[in-house]
Amino acid sequence: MILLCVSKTQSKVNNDLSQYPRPSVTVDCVVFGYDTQQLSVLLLHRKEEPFANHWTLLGGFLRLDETFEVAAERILSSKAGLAGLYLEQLYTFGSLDRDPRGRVLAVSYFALVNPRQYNLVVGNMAHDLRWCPLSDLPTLGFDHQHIIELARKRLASKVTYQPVGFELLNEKFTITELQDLYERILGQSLDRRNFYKKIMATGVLKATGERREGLKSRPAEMFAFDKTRYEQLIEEGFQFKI
Amino acid sequence: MILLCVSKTQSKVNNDLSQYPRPSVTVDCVVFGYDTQQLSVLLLHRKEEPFANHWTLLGGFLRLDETFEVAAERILSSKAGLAGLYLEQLYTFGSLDRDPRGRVLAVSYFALVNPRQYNLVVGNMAHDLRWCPLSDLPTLGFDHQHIIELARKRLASKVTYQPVGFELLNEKFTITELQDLYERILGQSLDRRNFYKKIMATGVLKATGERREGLKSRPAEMFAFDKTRYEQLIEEGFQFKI
DNA sequence: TCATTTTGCGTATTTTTTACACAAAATGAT
DNA sequence: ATCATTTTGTGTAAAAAATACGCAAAATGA
Repeated sequence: MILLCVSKTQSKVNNDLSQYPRPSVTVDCVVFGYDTQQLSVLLLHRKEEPFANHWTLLGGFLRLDETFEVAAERILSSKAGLAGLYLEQLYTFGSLDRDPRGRVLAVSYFALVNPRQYNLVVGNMAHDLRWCPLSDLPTLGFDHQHIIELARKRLASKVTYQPVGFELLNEKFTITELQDLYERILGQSLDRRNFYKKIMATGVLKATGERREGLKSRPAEMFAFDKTRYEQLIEEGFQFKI
Repeated sequence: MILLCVSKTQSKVNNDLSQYPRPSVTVDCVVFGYDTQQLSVLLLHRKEEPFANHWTLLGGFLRLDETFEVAAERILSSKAGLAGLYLEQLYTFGSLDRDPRGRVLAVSYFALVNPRQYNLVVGNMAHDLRWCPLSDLPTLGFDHQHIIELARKRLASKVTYQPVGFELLNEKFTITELQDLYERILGQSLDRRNFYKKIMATGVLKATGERREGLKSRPAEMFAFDKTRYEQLIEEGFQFKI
């Protein structure tokens, strides 16, 4: 049974909401990072029940005065010191038994970040934060394994029709680095020459004039994502496609 | 402020949820129907505040003992007598001001139905239910216009890579009828001969041997969606594509 | 100097998509 | 019955996109 005091702003409308039972709602984020040729997700080691000593996604309860996006930003910022990430709603999970404490819905988001741009900040001393490679995930709490699998599929389909891969790389990158990323995300190897042609044909890369030095072979030219050009192309009805 | 009595099943876990404020959650359904060459959505005329005298999607508050899908089925069944529809989660809406009564999240679903299979049943005498053509929607309550627009885009992209269009047609249909549906959903005309080739090449249609009679020209052969064959093809790694 | 590695760009082949032609099967008017 | 009309069922050719693969250039290090 639920008893509650309706706030003043809500009580202006005669048809109030207090008669309906309300679930708890969390916002859970699948934060993808790419480094040293590995695709990883950011996980938190829970110390409290339920699922104490399990790894879980970064998440937290939605507050009534914030949108999902604001909640996600608050959670990412407070728990990991991350800000300004690419964020996109993934799916809302609502099975009855996903949280042993009671009915808890999870509005999930996926985020993309270049791990090299951040030193992970542990916001809560009771937590332990880590990048875990997708190829070797630990046992996860709640239904977070399931959420990650869905996010992974979504990312794979997403990168083929929207230039979001750049969010995972440094501002300047070589075509080979970009291709390696796509191969990781898609889980298949791509022909270097065809990839080069395709990505250059989109017109969303601008040459920086710099080259990746210090390697034991021919230095590759470095490019950057030209967001202005991309938006201009989109306006003209162009469709990004890899 | 919220005071509540935690139920016995929840109180088994010491870390309870009562400390967190909880939003109301509705499940709102965009029910698409196709008839006489028009794509429509099922709308309800609201009699109560908020948005009295506005048309809205079929929706209702989520109960704590039901999943989103069960809630959607309950709502569609009780308010419109619909059952067994194709259902898919669309998006979860959570802007702060979408309901004047307070914080209400909407987990939206889209559904597909052949209107000829149902006589609409008005479950609640205070409501008025109607199929409204997408080309001529009335002013809608809440953010339902926005939800419908998103659903429409999703349906358009969906039909190109998943054979869901059949849900909107009779069991037996001609290729021309199927093409008309696709043209409505995609909002563009298609070449009859190329469409025929493509759809037949997928292998998911089986001939029924019957023909559409009574028309003023050559009778067209009628086909049915071969679900068994489709599932078999999917297992073999085949990708439906129009 | 030369073998090795990786880059940058090209061309040929195959596959897919698009454009378009025409006969067959029904109807209704003469 | 004949013929104009409508819509169906199936072609084939051209264009575009995807794929396969060749090779010289630019660095390194032995």
